[in-house]
Amino acid sequence: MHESYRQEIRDIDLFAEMDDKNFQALMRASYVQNFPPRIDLIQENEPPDFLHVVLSGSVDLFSAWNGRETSMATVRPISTFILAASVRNLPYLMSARTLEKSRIALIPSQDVRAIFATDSAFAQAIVSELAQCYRSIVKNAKDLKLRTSLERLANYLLRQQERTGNLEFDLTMEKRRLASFLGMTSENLSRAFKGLEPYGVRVTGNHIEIVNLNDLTRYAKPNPLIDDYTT
Amino acid sequence: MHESYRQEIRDIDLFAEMDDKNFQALMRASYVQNFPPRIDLIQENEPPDFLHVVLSGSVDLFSAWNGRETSMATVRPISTFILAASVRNLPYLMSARTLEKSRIALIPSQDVRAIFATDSAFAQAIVSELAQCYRSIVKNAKDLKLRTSLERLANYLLRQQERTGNLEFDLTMEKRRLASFLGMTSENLSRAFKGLEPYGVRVTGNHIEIVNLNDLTRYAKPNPLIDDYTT
DNA sequence: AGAAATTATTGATACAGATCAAGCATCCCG
DNA sequence: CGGGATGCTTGATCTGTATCAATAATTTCT
Repeated sequence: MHESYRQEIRDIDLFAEMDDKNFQALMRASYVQNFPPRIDLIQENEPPDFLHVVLSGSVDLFSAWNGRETSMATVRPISTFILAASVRNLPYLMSARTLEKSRIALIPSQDVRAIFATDSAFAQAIVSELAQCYRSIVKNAKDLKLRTSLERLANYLLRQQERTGNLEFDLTMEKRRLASFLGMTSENLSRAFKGLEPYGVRVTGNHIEIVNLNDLTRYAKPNPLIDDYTT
Repeated sequence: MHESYRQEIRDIDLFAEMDDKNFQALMRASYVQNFPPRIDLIQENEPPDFLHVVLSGSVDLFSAWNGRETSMATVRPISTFILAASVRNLPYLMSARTLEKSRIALIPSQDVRAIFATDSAFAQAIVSELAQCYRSIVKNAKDLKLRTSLERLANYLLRQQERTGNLEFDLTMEKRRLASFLGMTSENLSRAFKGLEPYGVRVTGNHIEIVNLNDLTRYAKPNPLIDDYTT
């Protein structure tokens, strides 16, 4: 693997504290790959050959049953996915595909298991990362089960507002992908944007203007136990 | 803590391999308590004082927002809950209450964090347990998002059939609790039982008879990536 | 620039499930 | 035993969202 990639991975919390020999061993059979949007990365029920680390872009975790399909979570940099399957050596529960152009590191699961058994700093970092993944999926499930699609969109816009620090901003993805991300159809997203007009949201193409932040916040009722991705 | 309890906890995978000194230290401030049904154990947003271990009975993990409430998962013996919050020392994302009479061990989170940092066997066991919890919640989310309530009930009955090894069995909980467990209202559960009659399910009070296992299985389409709690 | 493909919007309809309301069954206890 | 509480069933209605269909807007390609 290229040295600059190696350093980039070394700086991730998950790998930052481990012994250097072990890190080099872990990197030996690892590699980084670029993927275009909408490329399937893994299929549910496959054995966990590689631990995946999203370095840039974003990845959709989804699942299918009986001809139906549903999006389960979105992974953004810098974060891993299928860590749970990797450490337990059990088949993936979800499939994964890129949402946008993405750079992803692939680390052999076998090496992860071998090294985490002997490197306690690495084991501790895995505990943190797994706990973080667990909490993310719980928050996502709460967002989906407790809120209507209109409320989910309102909270999404508030998060974007906070992220950019601006009352006007552009959507970072196509509306159809945003719809999927928010767990609704694109038809419904269209109607939802209309539905937020009374709360001071103005939409022109993919440009958003929040005319009345107070109104929107009062409607959205953001909550750190759902919307704060950092804790 | 009583010696027999202590041995019972020691036999759990999570604590089986750790150093004995560390185990005794962990037990020093721990205790086991019996709770009647429907008792609140923890409230979301509280700091994670104790790691909880369900020794018998069952516990409902639920969450509320803006006056709405939803059940997120059910914890059955022998398994932990709020391990993720405990190890990261972050507030609970979910509330918990007993569904039935339950025996629960309470272990100070602070001690868990202190000991897992030095005991690598314990750290590894925590990784396994966290990965298991993660996979459980993913399966639960798939069950809820991909299936209708009728299909969820059908698969539940098949699991009970398998568990008892008998085509006739009694429901192990009240129908209203079963409804909550399956993520529906009790009115809907009533209708769902009616809806499964054409697939060979006969209901008398809380006694279930599966007249045609093939028909029911063909309808339910059970899938290990959703219904197998052990992997 | 023009044609073709993709994405976005809008309206009409369908469906799963929640909620509300009323009646029925079952259990518990004095 | 009788009466009250609790749980269960059934029907009617309402809501949120998906689906289907048609058109409009935008992007991509040649």
